[in-house]
Amino acid sequence: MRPRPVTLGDVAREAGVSRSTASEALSGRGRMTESTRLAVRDTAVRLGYRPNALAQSLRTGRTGAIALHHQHAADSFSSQYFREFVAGAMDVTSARDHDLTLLASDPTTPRATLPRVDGVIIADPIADDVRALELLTSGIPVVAGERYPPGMPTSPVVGVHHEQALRDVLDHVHGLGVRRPALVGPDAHSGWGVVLRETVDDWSAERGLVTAHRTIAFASGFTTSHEDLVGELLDAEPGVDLLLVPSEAVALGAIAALRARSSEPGRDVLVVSCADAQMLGLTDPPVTAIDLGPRALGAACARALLSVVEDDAELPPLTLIPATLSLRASTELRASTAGGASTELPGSTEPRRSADLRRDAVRA
Amino acid sequence: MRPRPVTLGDVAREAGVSRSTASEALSGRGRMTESTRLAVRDTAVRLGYRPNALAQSLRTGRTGAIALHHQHAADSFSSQYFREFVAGAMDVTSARDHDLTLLASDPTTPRATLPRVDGVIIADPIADDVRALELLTSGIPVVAGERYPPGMPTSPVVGVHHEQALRDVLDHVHGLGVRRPALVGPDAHSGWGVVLRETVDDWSAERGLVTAHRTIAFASGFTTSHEDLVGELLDAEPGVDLLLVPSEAVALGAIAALRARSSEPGRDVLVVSCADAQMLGLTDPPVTAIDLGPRALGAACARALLSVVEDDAELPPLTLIPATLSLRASTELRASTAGGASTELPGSTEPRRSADLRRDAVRA
DNA sequence: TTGAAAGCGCTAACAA
DNA sequence: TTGTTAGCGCTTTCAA
Repeated sequence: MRPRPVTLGDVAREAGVSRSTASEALSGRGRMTESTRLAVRDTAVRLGYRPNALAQSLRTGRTGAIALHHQHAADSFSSQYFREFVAGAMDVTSARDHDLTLLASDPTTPRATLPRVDGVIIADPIADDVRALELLTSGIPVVAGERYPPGMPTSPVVGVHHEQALRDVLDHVHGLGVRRPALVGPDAHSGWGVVLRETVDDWSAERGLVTAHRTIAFASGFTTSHEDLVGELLDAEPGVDLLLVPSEAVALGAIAALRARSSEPGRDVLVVSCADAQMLGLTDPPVTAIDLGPRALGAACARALLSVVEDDAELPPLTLIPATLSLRASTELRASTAGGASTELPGSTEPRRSADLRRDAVRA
Repeated sequence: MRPRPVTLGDVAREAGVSRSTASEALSGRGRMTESTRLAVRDTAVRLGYRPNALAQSLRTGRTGAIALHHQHAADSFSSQYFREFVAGAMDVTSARDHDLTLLASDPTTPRATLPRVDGVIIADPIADDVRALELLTSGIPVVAGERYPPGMPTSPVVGVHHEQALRDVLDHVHGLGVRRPALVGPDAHSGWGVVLRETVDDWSAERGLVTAHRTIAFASGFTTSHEDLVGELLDAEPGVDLLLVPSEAVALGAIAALRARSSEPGRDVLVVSCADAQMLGLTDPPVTAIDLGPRALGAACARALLSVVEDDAELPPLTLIPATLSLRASTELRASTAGGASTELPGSTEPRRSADLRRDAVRA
């Protein structure tokens, strides 16, 4: 049995004023004699009055909180990516004294009620996510972290410039002699998968090359099927000399599949992960990867959303933030054998070399 | 300009019933003809009606959300520990379809208003944290993740069994010949610091040993002052053969300080960190540490809190969950030279050996 | 079976 | 300068 909380009415009665006067006295609005204001403040403190944020929000229409929705939040909060994203969002909400609500996200059950927040970030919108759909049609401001997959209602997007990062790394390995890239990509349920595929195809077409493709369900765990999938690809397309993979799990599968075919990853066939992860610096060989910068992305999303809920800003449909390349041995071993290849990087992303690895680990 | 959201009144009017009937029709309560119920539901869908969770909560007193407060959330969300804690809490809130609100936590500015949630977890309560104090006196249910420092109002606590883990590791290194332990501990602003100190002192007293002490501000970054602090300790207490440190940062300082004195960490002086971190497996030498299991702790806190807000459970003042030991070279190098020492661990914690390191990295 | 009325705690017009 | 009134959107008695 908890005691009934002290309300504004209690304070007003005790101080002998009306509720509106009490409200204004406490909020500092309205002009009134200093004496009444002090008297009200005093009794408020004495009674231990705490404004009910719920009632306040209901009345004012502002909550001082934004929410974060992520389809797989439950299981994939484990993912380094999402945690970093949350950290970035928290960096900016906290600095602007807002709460950040992590929405429960059962992707199958609808939730119907609209959340008690001023706006929502949808991290990594996935097609068929019932709750994301609800949010998008709720009328509250939405910013997406990463682009929408086809066939979904949309909102302003803050995303990573995958095109540029991918082209940078492709140009780099092209210089090392790569002529037959293969993309093991996430499927079209994520906007990321779509961008990856388009970019590789465009890049190949521009050079008269042909890309081999395989699709893999987004966010599967460590299974041998990754090795099998890559293996099947290698057997079907013997000329492949670059494997673009979507995650560390698939990178591991790729390395295993290559070795099983007496092909040395990083020399005979290069391996690049389209998303960096700490462990990619610890594999044998370490795997070159695109660092998506999830923390910066989370921060950018929160900043964008706050600018619309607080300052009524108008957001462009798509804002891109740069990714960075982490060059590692899975593309560098070849540099010595291929001969004549430049290891200078074109483009505007900042490359980081294996020497930075140690620092990576320490920053973790 | 966003369109005015559809309210229950709109639905009622459109369906030609009163608001109360509409409410009951939608919530499934109240007995009424199937036809009116269906009619109301139908118009609700047609108008795109979404219940306002704020109003609902104001009326019912239940929000379906719990909050998480952490003093350093802004900057130290970076800390692996806190992220894991959040992940654990999210695991259980999400499974029980609750939202998890990460509270903005400026430790100096009061916030006054009580948060829009059914209960709050205070992760790692720190003395003098204004907002934590506000929460503790607000009347809403609070569960603390880790014990309170002295002089703070309290609530039920879910914490880690530091005593047991620390005694296990102390017994272990005692078997390796340690006779003069030193604790570089967090100060008494955290309950953790207090427990650590008491446990080491008790353990030493029981064996007629004496512990050297130094205190360090909680959660400082990588600074050379750590090395200086440990160095000063080593110079002042030349017999020390075990350094207990609170974090990876101080562990690094300890290693540097020892080497600067031509003392080999792990052989001449053992090093143990009271909190594990991924990088402790990558240092030279890798450092034995107590894995606090922050994810499990976060989950346990959320479970406890939900049991009180949902089932009105009565919580014991202190619930302890076990920690695990990660034995690494910083205590093992000595095993070969000390002779006769057992590496079997007494006690109930589960030791993990360096062989597990690789897996550690992969799981990250 | 349904409707009318009250009220959760607060803020903001408008009067006095 | 202060009080009265209305109402944010919803749920829940209590009558009809």
